[in-house]
Amino acid sequence: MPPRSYVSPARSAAAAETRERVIEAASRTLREGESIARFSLDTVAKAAGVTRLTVYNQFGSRRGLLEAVFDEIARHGGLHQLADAMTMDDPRAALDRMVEIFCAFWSRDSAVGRLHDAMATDPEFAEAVRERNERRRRGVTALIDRIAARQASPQARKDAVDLIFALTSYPTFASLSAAGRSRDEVCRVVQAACRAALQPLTLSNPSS
Amino acid sequence: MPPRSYVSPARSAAAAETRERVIEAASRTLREGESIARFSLDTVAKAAGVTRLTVYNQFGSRRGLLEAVFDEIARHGGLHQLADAMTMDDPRAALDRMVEIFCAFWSRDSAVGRLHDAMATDPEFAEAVRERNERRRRGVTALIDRIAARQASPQARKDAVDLIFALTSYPTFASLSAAGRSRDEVCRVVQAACRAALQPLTLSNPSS
DNA sequence: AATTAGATATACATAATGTATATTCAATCT
DNA sequence: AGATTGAATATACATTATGTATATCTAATT
Repeated sequence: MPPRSYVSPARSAAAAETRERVIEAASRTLREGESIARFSLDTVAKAAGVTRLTVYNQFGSRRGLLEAVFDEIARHGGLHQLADAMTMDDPRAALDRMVEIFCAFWSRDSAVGRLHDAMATDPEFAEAVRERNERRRRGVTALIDRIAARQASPQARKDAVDLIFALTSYPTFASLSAAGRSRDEVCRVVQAACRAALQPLTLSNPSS
Repeated sequence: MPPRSYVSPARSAAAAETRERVIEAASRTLREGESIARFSLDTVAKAAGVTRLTVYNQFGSRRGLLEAVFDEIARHGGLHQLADAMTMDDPRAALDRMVEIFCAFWSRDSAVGRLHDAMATDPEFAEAVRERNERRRRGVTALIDRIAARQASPQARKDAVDLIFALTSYPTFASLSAAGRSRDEVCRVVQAACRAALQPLTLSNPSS
């Protein structure tokens, strides 16, 4: 008696739809709520018009839901434009563009701020977000390798990568935003700082 | 029948001692615990050898305890050296020193990282920490005012202040540390970035 | 000896995550 | 058409936290 199983177009379509609805409700709740502390699966479920148990069915846990929201935001956040940026002829222009893309990403949906808050209370979720950020680090590394003069030391390259990685992170964006800057103003400041971080890579006199 | 009240040296001394013991236990718990999520007043109370209710008596709430821990760490974190730094003749050297002092502060006690995590879940605690950070911003502002050339625009000054404020923040320190750097290596990178942030203030040609 | 401050004991209210079990209902297969 | 299956629901329960309330205990002061 092997249980006969089947795939149901209508069923899985409906399931995908509720899934979308829950993700939408979750990101809205994150956006409108004043703190991640108030973000409960109860709230989300009610906002989506489903039961809390349905959320567990779809995402397994609070963490699963948060990851799904993060991925959804990333999908619609314009990060796909990075591919084009990376192929630009001038790697410095590419870096400028990269900063622009990430500033747009961090500012597009305020839910990303709340998701970064969630990293504080859930180490595994934090790890998942960090892994997703590693793509940014790899992008920066690739650009630095193109920008750096041949005689630039590995240490100087790593310094530049780590610094630019920090400068393009969400916390830096949030700090500059909190100082009362528009997205474009933040972008301008970060771009300038990143350009400055390149200086040690091009000067033929590496301090010694 | 006004209740006669009195101050009791032995009483308040004993109270102060338990208070210290609880703060010590709390910071130890923060230091050793792997996440702020696991930080409960139950744990702290047991570690301090008191009841959870005693913690409420002394600090009023979880937030009150966290603030007390933060202030205790700040008291022994070497921030008093900032006064000397600010009076240095060379404001650039003072800035270097300031970075040094804050790198030492952020790295001295790993509990500060957990306290920053706590900001994510408690908006009022976050506000309290932000207020304490404003002293750093004022220090940076004072130095920038001394460093900036007379013709430097207010905008350029604000850019430098906000950027250096972000560069000397805990999140930046944590990001650079996570990249596998020692405290001194982080300090060196941040100092270089801060010096670079001063460039636009001294060049007599402000881009136009 | 009465009183008082600080700590304790016990109990309770509330909210959140997560698990377990049985059930409803519409879509799919034979 | 009737049996079966997947998704969602209903209900219940265990666990862990914060925070409040009330009464009691004990040692320091008056």
